[in-house]
Amino acid sequence: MADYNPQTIEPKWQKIWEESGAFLADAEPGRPKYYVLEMLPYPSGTLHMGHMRNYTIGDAVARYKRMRGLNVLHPLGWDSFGLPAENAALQHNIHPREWTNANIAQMKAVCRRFGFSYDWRREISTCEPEYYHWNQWLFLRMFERGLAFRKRSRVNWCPKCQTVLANEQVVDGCCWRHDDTAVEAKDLEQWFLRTTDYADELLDDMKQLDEGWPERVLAMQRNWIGKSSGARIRFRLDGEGETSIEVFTTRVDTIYGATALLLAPDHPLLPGLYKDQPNLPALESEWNELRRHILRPADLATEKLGFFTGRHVINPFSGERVPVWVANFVLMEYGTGAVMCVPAHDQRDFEFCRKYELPVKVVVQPLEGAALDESDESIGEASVEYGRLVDSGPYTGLASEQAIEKMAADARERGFGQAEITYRLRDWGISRQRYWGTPIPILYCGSCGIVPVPDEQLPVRLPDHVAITGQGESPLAGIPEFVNATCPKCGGPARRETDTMDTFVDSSWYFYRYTDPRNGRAPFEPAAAAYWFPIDQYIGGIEHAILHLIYSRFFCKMMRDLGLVTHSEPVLRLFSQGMVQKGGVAMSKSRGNVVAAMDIAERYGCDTGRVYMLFAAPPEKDLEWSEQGIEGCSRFLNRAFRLVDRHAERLRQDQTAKPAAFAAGELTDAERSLLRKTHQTLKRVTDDFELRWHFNTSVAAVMELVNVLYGNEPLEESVRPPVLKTCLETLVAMLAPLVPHMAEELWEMLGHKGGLAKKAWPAFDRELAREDEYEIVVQINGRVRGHLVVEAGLGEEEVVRRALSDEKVAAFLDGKQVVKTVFVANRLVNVVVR
RNA sequence: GCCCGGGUGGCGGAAUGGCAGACGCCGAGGACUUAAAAUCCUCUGGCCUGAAAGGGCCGUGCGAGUUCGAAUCUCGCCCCGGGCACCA
Repeated sequence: MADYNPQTIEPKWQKIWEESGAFLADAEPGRPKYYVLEMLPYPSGTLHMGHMRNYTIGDAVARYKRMRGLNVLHPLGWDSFGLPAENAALQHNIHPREWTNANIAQMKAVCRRFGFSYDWRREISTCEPEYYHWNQWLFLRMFERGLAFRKRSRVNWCPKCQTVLANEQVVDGCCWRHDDTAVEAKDLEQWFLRTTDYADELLDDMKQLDEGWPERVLAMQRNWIGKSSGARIRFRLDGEGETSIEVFTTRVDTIYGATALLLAPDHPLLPGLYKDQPNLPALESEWNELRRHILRPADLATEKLGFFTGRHVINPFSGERVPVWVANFVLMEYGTGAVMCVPAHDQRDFEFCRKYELPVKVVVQPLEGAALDESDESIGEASVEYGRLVDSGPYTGLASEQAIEKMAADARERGFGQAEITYRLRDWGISRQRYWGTPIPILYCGSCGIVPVPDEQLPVRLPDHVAITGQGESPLAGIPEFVNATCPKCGGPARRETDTMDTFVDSSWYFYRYTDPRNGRAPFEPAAAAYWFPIDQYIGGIEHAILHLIYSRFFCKMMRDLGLVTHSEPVLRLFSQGMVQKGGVAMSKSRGNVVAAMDIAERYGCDTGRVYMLFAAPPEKDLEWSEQGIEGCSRFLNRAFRLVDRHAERLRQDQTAKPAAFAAGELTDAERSLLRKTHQTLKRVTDDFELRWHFNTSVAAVMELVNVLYGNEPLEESVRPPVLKTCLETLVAMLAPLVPHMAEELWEMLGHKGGLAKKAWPAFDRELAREDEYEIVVQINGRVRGHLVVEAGLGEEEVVRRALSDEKVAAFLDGKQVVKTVFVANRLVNVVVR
């Protein structure tokens, strides 16, 4: 008897797949499609168990869908990840391309070793011109429509990366790649994509994702887009001129309680405001102090700071004259960069006014509870609830909701404001001062200004030899052959843009390119994308909830407006697998607690690793890595192997024809019971793949089946070969998506030529799965008091009669009166007594 | 503060209105073996009771409620994890 040896079996089938040219069959016309994709791998050189979990889920589902007869697109691609590549260049003096390619080669080796069913022919590298060409092409289309534009703005700057970061890439005031480095602010000319144009649609279309996306991802996106409706109100500056300051507020109903107007420290009107003030030097130094504070995000959470500008504005509703202050907690990036200060009804304003001794004026009384009295010094916090307006001129007595509506309308009529919707989402800054990325296809001409590179000159290629210093400017700026160009408009000298694109641009649409990866005329043919899109199933970690998954939704809508695609959402279903932890901490290279995929493959075989990934926890939950756990999975696969091996010889030699279907009457009890268990298992596993994705219970079900088949009953005598063969074949087919190598081997042992991966998923037979008899629970007042074995489908009357006459049950009924009985077919009888 | 998860044996987890703890790990005992490993078998939530077979009670974070029946549904609390946050 042979033992299960993954070290010989796994390479054997890996080789066969490679030689047969495809891990997945070619698409057949007219068949339904399934596009499954794992989130872009990160070429850090080590595929650890966190990645493996991601890929294992995707691979199992892709294999299952193929066995169900769908055309499956399951491609493989690689991001350029400019930053690690350039860091490697700095540290080891190796070209980013070499570094990237070396890492890609390593990771591909791991993916092949594990038998992931990728379609290698559709592999793409986003860091190569054949891909970034189309990044540039799409950028130019956006430029033509004003969706790509250049402006000077304050940007987040990571001093370690020496590059600009998008807002989405700032985490807790630090760089997403360096959680120990505070992001600084810098004023730079930058290229932006106008994501805000799509803010409303990005929010609205989430309705389509309700079913297929995890709620937490949608919640994070909703939060990030941050829609709020309110009003924009103009306060005229007291004194000469018509200058006015606009504020945005969601609580215009509290405007009669405004006791000041607050400006962000970097508000553009600010320098003009106090230029005539007598105490100018003092104000300037206050201002500089405040600016210093807001430029260091870590300080933001601490203390309210501000100073009086010496100027006043007129409240357009009340006509009141209120002072203009500068406050550190007012953000220039949100709303208008100025707010009205209503201390009675906003906690931040309240704290500010208490500190600087500005008056507190109550204008909204709560509907329930004690009335507020501003003369009462004991008011400890702002009252932010809606209520009824007081001391608010003609609006006094209105409810907050009505007042908000009416006051916005009145402001519009009287010309000093209007209702407005504001978003937290900002335009996406994509300029990066890096070498290893897509060059932005723009020229600057002394006479023509900003000139796009004509399509026929694309791609603007990255020069091969650059000095990467990691300092300040874009490395491309040091290459005269790259920088110096000719203006396509006037033929004069022009300077080429030397920044490259954020690599998140690459990853925003890479999955479209898979549908047409060698296209030289366009990013992809619309028809090719139309067949495969939208993606049926995207699988990835939660870390992309904001960054990648908002960007790619934006790209989809943008490409729809370009006429490239017809759908509005790229991904129908999103699955976020939980993290793999070790010692309670997420595995990551920086923490050094990585369990490498290759080590597991060598020690236990990759199939064992795959089963463990699926079995140890439901896939959306975090998973604690356990050596004992993987030992258990190894034992299970050994048992399955020995089970098939034990019977294989006899089954191969048996000449009895296998019937197309088993008629109940022709089966012995042992045979029927075996077939029943097999089909019940098949139902559970199929349901898990179709509905729930709880692969831990699929594996448990298969383990149960193996335990039954493996048990000490001498199957050789009680079960005829065709029946046993059917059961074992079904078992092996169910194993195929989970442990593809071992399943192929077992399939061959059962006398087949191989190619289980291309076989059909076994058909479920309800009749065979049916139970003949059930154990009925007998409850008295909801407590279990007895059990009863009855034939399937036996009617209520008879079951109740038997239940009541049961000896043990009868003892409990003694002296009691039966009030009613509850009957659940094939399940229970509950007798209610008094 | 707001939003999203979650709380079940020694552990990972199963059960989504019907026997709580499937399956696996750990642990205990046994078989095989000169021995060990591997393998196989049995037991394994707690407490009480019984010589044993068995029987009883308690038990899914806490407290109420709905129901013949609640881990599951409703309400109120507690705790843990994650996300967002001077967003006006």
